[in-house]
Amino acid sequence: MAATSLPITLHHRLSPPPPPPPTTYIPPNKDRYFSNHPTLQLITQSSNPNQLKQIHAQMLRTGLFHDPFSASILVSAFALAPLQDLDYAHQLFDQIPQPNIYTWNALIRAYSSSQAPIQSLLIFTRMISRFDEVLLPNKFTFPFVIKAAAKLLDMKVGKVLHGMAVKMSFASDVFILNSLIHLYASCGCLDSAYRVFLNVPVRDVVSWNSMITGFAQGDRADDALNLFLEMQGEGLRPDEVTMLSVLTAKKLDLKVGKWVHSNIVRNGITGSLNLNNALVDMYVKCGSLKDAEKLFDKMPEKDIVSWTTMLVGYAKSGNYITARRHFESMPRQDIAAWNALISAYEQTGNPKEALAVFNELQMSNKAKPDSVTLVSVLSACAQVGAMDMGGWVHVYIKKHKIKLTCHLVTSLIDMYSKCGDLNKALEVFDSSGDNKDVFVWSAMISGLAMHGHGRDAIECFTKMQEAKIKPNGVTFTNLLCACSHTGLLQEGRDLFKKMEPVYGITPGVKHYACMVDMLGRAGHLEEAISLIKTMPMPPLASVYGALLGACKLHGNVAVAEQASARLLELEPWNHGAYVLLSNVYAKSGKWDKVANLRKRMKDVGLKKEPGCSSVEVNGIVHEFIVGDNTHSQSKLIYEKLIEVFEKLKSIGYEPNRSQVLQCVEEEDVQDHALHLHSEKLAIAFGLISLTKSQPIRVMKNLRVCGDCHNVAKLISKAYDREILLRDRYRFHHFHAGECSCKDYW
DNA sequence: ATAGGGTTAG
Repeated sequence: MAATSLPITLHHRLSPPPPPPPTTYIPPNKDRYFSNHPTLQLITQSSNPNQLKQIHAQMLRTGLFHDPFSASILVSAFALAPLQDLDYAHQLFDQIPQPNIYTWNALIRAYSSSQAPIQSLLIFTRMISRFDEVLLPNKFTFPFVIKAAAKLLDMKVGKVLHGMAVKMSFASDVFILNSLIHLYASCGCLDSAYRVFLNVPVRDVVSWNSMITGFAQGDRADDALNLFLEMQGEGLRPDEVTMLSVLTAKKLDLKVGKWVHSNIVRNGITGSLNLNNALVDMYVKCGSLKDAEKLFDKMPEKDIVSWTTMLVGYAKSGNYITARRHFESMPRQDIAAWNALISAYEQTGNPKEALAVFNELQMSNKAKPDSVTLVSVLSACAQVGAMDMGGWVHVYIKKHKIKLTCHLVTSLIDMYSKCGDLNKALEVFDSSGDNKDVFVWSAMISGLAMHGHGRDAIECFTKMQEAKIKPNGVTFTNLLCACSHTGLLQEGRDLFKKMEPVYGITPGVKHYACMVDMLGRAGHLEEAISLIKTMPMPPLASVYGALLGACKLHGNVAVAEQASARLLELEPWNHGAYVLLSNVYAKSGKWDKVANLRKRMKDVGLKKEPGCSSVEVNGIVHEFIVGDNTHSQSKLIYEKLIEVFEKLKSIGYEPNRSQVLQCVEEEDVQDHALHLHSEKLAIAFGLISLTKSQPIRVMKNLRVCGDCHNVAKLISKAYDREILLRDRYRFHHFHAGECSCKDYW
């Protein structure tokens, strides 16, 4: 025994002599007899596994361990102490010849709240299926095993346990019933949970809380609130857990949130750190920074969560300066704080800032990136098209052995797809094992779709079903998108028809927009229009945008005028509508209408979103806007462009005039406008700074114009280059004078 | 001698 340990020997010397082993002497009331034993008291005071192990040794020496009661105390100490050692507890348990129900319960309980709740059920099964001695579970056993089933989301086991409990006439035990409410609610069976709830003879506050939590987290915020009111109507006082449950309900608007807050004050449950944090979070999510700040400022106690919640509030609402100041004044900046900044930038369309903060984190070395950080960074890379950086993150994940969660796999697939390397995306997908969730599959389908591999996308969907993964609404958006890009009209129609009856997914506006796009693109404008008429919900701008895009493709002026009118009713600021309509006019030679439209745009003070293209060279993303001359190699770029056009003209290139107005930002330089489109600048820069073996990967924020599309095709042939161009809509892969979209875009 | 509900940030 180590000298530094607790003076157990000393303590023991002061205690009465050990009782004889129970084999020779069994006291009439053994539990009472041993319960005051000093060694047992020492167990309850001990919080250190090493101390407990010494006590174990001691008990073996003195024979105390042979007493079932004493052994049980020791097992539960190992099983339940804050510094628990479940393996040790289990081993101890196996050495007890006749464990009693208390001992069984202790182990079952410990495992039910552990990382391996399945053990809890296994031990339970062992207990009830022994041949030598029948030991029945008691009313304490059930809450433990039901909790284990709830953690495992195992309804089947849960139902069996429910049946057993009823058979053993525990059907009115409020503890067991409350556990069952929790079980059914966590398995998503809110109706079953509610049925149990209604059958509780005397509901206590935990019954109400369990049911309210079930509704709140099961997307039934209204039911949760109603139950909360009903509870108070029945004279039960809500406690802190009640309020936390109510606050976790999604879709709380500010009015209801404030009402909940006032309720907390009225019931005198204020002041707890947890509750205050939840309230700050609620105010942030409801978009009321003012209320969040007010509460944050007067909170008597704040922890890192309070600070981070507030930081998220500032960052997500675009108050970057305040966010930064708040960040600097935080007591410590852990990785969650960095994540709050990075993800806020990434999610509000500022991917470059997100990457800058990530770089700062790397340089400062103040916190270690975790999977949340990397997911945000990968998403920022995807937005910018920064594949070198994205690949670096991929290597980082491998090098630091960061667990490849489905979330990370999804982000990697998305990043490689959006940066133009579909093969890498497929590689990640194929090597990601059998635990692909619906997001991983959907990301892969989306990647195949944006690169124009419609058939492969549908095949991927077939495999997804073979893998028994249930598709969601996003899966179908991606699938329909794939059909649309590839012109798989019949396949798209079939999928759309099957959504509701076969897959139980109600088509949303996005799905209708995809269908309108698909039909319109294929020239079925009438069918697209009648589909819009049958939509059960009001069409959003995207639907008319799709129709307008189809009109541009097929030069239908009449429908285009209607579609753009409707589109501008919904979004008067939508410059895309003006651009597309002017393209339609230009295509049919109505130049007066084009001029008119331009004047109208000027009158409403609408400035077109500037076209912007970027190209990555050796890990640095170079951005170009139309007519850009700010680049350090601007002179070389323009010289290259002149050379390119000479060469292309010699092989028969003629500028496509109808595209002049695709980008209205070149108003002042109309004549040269086509030559100065940002994607052409980016391609020219790629030509002079990348080797022939490197594909030129250009990312554009808007749709590519017809002339640039044509030019890219010609360059790919004349210069024997691979050019990848991502526009707002899809990828174009230019090679040997052809484009992967087969001019269907 | 043992039980049930909430852990809020990314």
